[in-house]
Amino acid sequence: MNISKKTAEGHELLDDVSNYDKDAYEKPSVTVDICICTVDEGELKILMIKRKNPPFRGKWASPGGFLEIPKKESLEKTALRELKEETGVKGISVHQLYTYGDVNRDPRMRVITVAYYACVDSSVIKAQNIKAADDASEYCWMNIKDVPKLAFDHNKILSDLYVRLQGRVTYSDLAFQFLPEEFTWTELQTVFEVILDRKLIAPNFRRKILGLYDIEETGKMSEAPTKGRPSKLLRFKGVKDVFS
Amino acid sequence: MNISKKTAEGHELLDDVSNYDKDAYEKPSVTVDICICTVDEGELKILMIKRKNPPFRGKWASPGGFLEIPKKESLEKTALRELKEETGVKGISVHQLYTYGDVNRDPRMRVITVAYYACVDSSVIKAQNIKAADDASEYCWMNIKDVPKLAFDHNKILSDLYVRLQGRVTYSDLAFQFLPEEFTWTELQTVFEVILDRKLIAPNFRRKILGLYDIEETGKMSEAPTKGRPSKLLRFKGVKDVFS
DNA sequence: AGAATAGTGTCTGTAAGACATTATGAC
DNA sequence: GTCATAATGTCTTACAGACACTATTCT
Repeated sequence: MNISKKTAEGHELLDDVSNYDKDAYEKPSVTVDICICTVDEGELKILMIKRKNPPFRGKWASPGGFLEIPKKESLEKTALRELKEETGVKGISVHQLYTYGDVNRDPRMRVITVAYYACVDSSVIKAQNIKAADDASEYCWMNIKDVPKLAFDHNKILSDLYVRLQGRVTYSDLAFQFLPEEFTWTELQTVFEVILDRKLIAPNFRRKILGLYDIEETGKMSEAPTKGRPSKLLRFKGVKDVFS
Repeated sequence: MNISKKTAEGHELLDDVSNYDKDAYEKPSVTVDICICTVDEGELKILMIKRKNPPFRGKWASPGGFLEIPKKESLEKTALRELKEETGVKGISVHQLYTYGDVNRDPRMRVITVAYYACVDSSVIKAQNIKAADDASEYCWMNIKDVPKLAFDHNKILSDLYVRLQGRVTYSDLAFQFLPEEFTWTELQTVFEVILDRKLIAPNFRRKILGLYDIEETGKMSEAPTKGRPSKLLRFKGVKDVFS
């Protein structure tokens, strides 16, 4: 492979990489972990799996797997594939959280982990059949505020995730990724309350949301509530251009 | 290496990783790139080096290098070492920006890059002797708003960096990392103006800063200005607890 | 005095917080 | 009717923006 080029002045760049020693440096293993979160029953929940292989056999961990070079997948594609394998959900966006590379974070060998997160609508999850992956014996949706001691540095990852969600929820469309196409004001407010971890006052919340986002009333009403006045169904149209 | 443990109930976890096949998965190369930024002459500038080896020989790029497994360095330690090698500056904090792992971002082989950034005080840089690293023939401080076509995906990295700096400057101590221990109101305002890319009104700026940070007057005055009234020297004491 | 930069005071409009009130369904 | 939740109105206070003004140095 010789990709030598000429510059505008005609100098040859001689960008020959054909005889580059690809093994000049020892390489680390690279994994992609994905934190799958949802808002359900007034809690921010994370999908955890119980490891059935060493290391940390029997401990809870976030789903993840090795980057498979022969598949020629980008990091994001790998995260999307893992999300689909775990939850059956596809077509949802994933976001990169942080990359963890401490020397002894895996007892086997040097492993760099690129952590991603995905926000999913809990009603979609319930319609799917969560299948524990090959290396997992069980799965569990855990309240992010109440997770046990996890495998690897996954407690740190979840802690970083919580901070990131709190920071992003007020200046991105993050909250809407937890909701179905059509939702109510109360559902939207619950997402914000759960992520920000505090109660909000409804009229102020609506005023602020209407200033930040384009929200449309569908004209439909929520169906068969057990009690109280039925609510209007809304649709998210986009983020208002107030960040420029 | 057998790190088998017993649980509280006495079950053996058999966490034996001694016969794990460390080469079960093909590994990518991992590099750490560092964007070294400073505010100088009213501009946000980035330290770029000219590559003297393929690929992209002769192109400008951010400093970086392969993660060296035998050195047992964390990603952050690697970034700090590269910062010191390039600028002679040590003891300054580095921040992780993002991890780039597209399949063909390096023509040689699959390379994952963890990008970091460091904000340095331009007066310290000027006192040091910038030495171009082994694989660089030249270096240059470039205005981030005016960089040429760079090697690899480094234009994307700098673009992401600019967004990150703009987002972080108003809710972290980021701005002070560009300044010496003692600084003036005008210097601080210039840092904000350059990062936010717009003019600010001095009295409003000071009011806001005093609400966000603990700022102390040193009692000293700036020395030998060429013209105008001398200014008070300030010191940064910390971020006020208004984010809770 | 005049130029240049540092630093302060104050007015105004907008947005946030708190809370009172009304509306609409089920029983 | 009562209960429960949805939805709206309004008052007060805090803050952001704009700008006028004063202060201190050098020439």
